[in-house]
Amino acid sequence: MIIGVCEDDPAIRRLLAEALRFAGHETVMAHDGGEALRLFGADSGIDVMVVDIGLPDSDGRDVCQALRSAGQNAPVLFLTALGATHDRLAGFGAGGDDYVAKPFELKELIARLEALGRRGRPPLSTTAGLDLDPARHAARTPSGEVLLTPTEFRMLAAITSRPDEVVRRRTVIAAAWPEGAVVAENTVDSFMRRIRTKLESIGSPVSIETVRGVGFRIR
Amino acid sequence: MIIGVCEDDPAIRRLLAEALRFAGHETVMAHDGGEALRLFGADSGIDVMVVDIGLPDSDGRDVCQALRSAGQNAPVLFLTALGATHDRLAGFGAGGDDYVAKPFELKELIARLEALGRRGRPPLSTTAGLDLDPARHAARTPSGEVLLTPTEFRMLAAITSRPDEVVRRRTVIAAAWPEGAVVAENTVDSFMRRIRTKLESIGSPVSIETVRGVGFRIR
DNA sequence: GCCAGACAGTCAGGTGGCGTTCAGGAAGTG
DNA sequence: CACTTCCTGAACGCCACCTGACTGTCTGGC
Repeated sequence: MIIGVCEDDPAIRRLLAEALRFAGHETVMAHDGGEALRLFGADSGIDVMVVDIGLPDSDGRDVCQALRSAGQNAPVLFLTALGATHDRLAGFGAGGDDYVAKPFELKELIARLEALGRRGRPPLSTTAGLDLDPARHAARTPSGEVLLTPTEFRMLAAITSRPDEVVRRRTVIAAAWPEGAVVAENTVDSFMRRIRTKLESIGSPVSIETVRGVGFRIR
Repeated sequence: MIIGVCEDDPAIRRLLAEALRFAGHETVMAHDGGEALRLFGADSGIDVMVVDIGLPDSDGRDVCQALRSAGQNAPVLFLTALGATHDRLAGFGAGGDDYVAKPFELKELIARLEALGRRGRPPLSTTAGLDLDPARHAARTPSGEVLLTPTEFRMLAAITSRPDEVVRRRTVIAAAWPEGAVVAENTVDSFMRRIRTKLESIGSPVSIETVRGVGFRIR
């Protein structure tokens, strides 16, 4: 299992790295929210994430939401020093799947992570008859399957994560490119065309609709 | 099941020998690290190993790593007088699979050993028409057989363990090199080429596909 | 001690895939 | 009709990867 850990405290980071490796898992480490967004993308292959709520550059719950809108929907376990109920609930509200307070029992944390991971890697979106398979970098429909390049995959993931909703160009760019990247407006169109072509090539029943002046929507 | 035991204390050695034989297993005994290296090699047929961390001539964790790099990848259970968490973790980091503190409950130890043995090492798959033979470090297909070096074998095993899935470069590195090893990015490519060449040389029907920017996939 | 062979790892050069851009046309909007 | 936005096809260039050869280390045999 590949586990993404976002935690600023070096001691805890190292502890988790060793313990998880020991338990037979691979880890990807991030020490702040920005790095997490870069490393934990939809095509990162990550099965479960551990995110500290109190990060130096942002709130872990915001990080989680940003990842969600980038199409990443692996389960998230929040780490926090706070034990109050409303904080716990806020964590769940932000798309979290579990919650552990610091200081935590290592064994318990790992057990919970494995439980979350065992639920299986959810196909990113079976919505609208379109499956995204991060393990294979592929998009699948009842009628066939195509392989996508990393960027294509991230873009498509960002759109399919919100079926029937209009996803703004800006959002697509934020999901598919690292923060601060400068891309010509047109680049999105080019990729969109390639994705559409690939989907057509397998006779996909779903298509990407463009909402002029706003963005795109899956249908 | 054949169980290798490396332990300097004669009393514990005798205790384990009797108990394991009683439980229906065969044992191979070593008094120190040097002997363990000679007796527990990759071709020793040993299924599981019990290694004391506090050996007269060396640290059990070093012994374990030495055995690993000699191609021995049977599961290891560490025995130690230390109970502190960081020692436990260090044992895991050295390639251990389980850990029992002395004095131990005989029943529990045997149960854990049997669990390790049963789990086996990743049942190196017959997937996709490609057989991996850990004992001989060989890859076999309907059309022939080639011998692989230890590193080649570990890499190929990492890829074949997930047929049709993209295995990331860093996953391959994690599988083929000890933790913290620094290898040039290029090294993976070199080995990959050697593996592909060997597979071709026997006219293998399966081949390793590369997914640019992500990793490799068996096909 | 010396040599031969096997294996791990590195380096430099070439290639192609993928990300990116551009220009021209089509479609939507006022 | 003027203007904007998006589609379409083609082309470019970088970088990840491939490829072949080389170096260094270790082991076993004479």
